Amino acid sequence: MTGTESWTTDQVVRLTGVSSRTLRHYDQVGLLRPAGTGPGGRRIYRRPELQRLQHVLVLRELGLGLPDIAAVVDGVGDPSSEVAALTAHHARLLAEIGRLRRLADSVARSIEEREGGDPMSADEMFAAFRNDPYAAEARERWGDQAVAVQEQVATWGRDEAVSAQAEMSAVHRRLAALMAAGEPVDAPEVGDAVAAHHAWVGRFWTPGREAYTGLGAMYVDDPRFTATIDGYGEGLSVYLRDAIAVYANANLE
Amino acid sequence: MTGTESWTTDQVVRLTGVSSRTLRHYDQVGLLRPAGTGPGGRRIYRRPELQRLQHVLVLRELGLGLPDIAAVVDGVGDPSSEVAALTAHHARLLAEIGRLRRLADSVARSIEEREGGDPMSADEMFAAFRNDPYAAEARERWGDQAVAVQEQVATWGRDEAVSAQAEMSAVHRRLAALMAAGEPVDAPEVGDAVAAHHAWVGRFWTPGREAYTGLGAMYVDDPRFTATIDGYGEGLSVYLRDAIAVYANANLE
DNA sequence: ACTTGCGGTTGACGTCGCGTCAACTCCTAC
DNA sequence: GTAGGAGTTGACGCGACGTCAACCGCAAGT
Repeated sequence: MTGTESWTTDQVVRLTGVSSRTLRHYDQVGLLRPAGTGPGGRRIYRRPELQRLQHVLVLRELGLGLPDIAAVVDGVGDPSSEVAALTAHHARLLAEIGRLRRLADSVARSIEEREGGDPMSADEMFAAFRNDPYAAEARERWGDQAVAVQEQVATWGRDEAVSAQAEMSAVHRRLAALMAAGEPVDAPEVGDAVAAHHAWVGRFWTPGREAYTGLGAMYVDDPRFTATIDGYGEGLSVYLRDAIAVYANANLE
Repeated sequence: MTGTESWTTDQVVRLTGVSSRTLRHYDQVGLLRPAGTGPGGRRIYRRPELQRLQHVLVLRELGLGLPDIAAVVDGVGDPSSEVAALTAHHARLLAEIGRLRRLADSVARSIEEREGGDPMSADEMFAAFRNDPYAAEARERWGDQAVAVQEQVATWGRDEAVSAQAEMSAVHRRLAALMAAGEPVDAPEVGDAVAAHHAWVGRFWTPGREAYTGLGAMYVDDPRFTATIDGYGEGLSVYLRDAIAVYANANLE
């Protein structure tokens, strides 16, 4: 054991993974001052600074802004203020999610308008979910979730159905374009598109790796899904299934 | 009719609602050049500029960035590029929504941890949804939606239940704090908190004005909900119901 | 004619969290 | 002695404007 433990910038960088620029920035804005400086003006950090940094990083991970983080970290000994800050932050996040959902909805409808015509009515679109000769099979193969999704979709009003349909249409068209362009299913752009698909599915439920892969399989195995999806491009259902498999393996747990 | 129609900056401001600063900014970045300038360097806009501005504003409404808008608006006569831009934008929105959802989830769990203890287990929390002696009544009063929600909740895995529970807990605690602080249900801060509640409910379904108001009523009428919600503060269910009513009237259709 | 006031004009800064040069210093290894 | 590697302090850039600041033109009131 050396008498006084201390770390220089590069050591902190290796320990924590933050960039040296970030450390300097935190010093500059007063969020994390080093314990002192060594030869050549090198920053020296000790235990309390590392602990403070750890706290900062946790809060940063949660998406708080630096001023908020500073307020929390400086108000040590007052755990209630931390909860209050996180709660307020959480509320902001939910509000932002709501805003983006409405925005995505508008954009999708807008795309539908510009595409003109009647690319597929809401009725057609969700026929695959509604009157379901496959309900029993679905329950067997994908569990109660699929059935619950069907039930939920069945209760939608016009507006929600149109909105969901418009969004799905946009996602499928994007995928169809990528397929037509010859992109392999493991191309990063395809990954992005599948991420959008996964987010869209999030309207119903949030599948994990296995469930999502299963959903992809269903697209190929259930002719109602196959028909709907291939309406956007011949073979899209198979392409999508494979892309989903790749995505799920890489990004879900 | 005057021979040449033209509008000055302040007239355009009144017509369109954009700020004069924004018009100058659009001029500066080349997104919307005025047709010419009058005495004192005043900007003069004519019909084509107003049409272009309208197009710009539509796209801005949809959340596109100015460079993207410029690309679309300049590529007149090529409607496919517009659809492509919107589709890409839509995908970005969905990705962002997914990111924020995961973030909100983390934040909520984090709050739960800090709150310590076991403020209410996931089991307790959703007991109100599961084994339901009230199912028949619910179906009668709030239609098939409530039942579909129950079915969906019943299928959740541990992770999703914990996540949803943590988020709900955060929302309720925020509301309880506002109630304890004596905020009236029509205070703007309470409106924000209810917006967060509405966004949270969006995990299950997106209620309109009537449905949301009905949900609020259920919080008071159904003792299982009342008990759960009042666990965060005596009388919170009534407070929340009233706050929801105010919010729904003001913000939903 | 002079003042007041409104509304336009052109800069220029601030926002948020750093990434990314640029120019320089310091220490170490060869 | 010199090259190399890593640190240091600026300073700019990002996105879409909001917000002064300083100045000018024009019309109405005194």
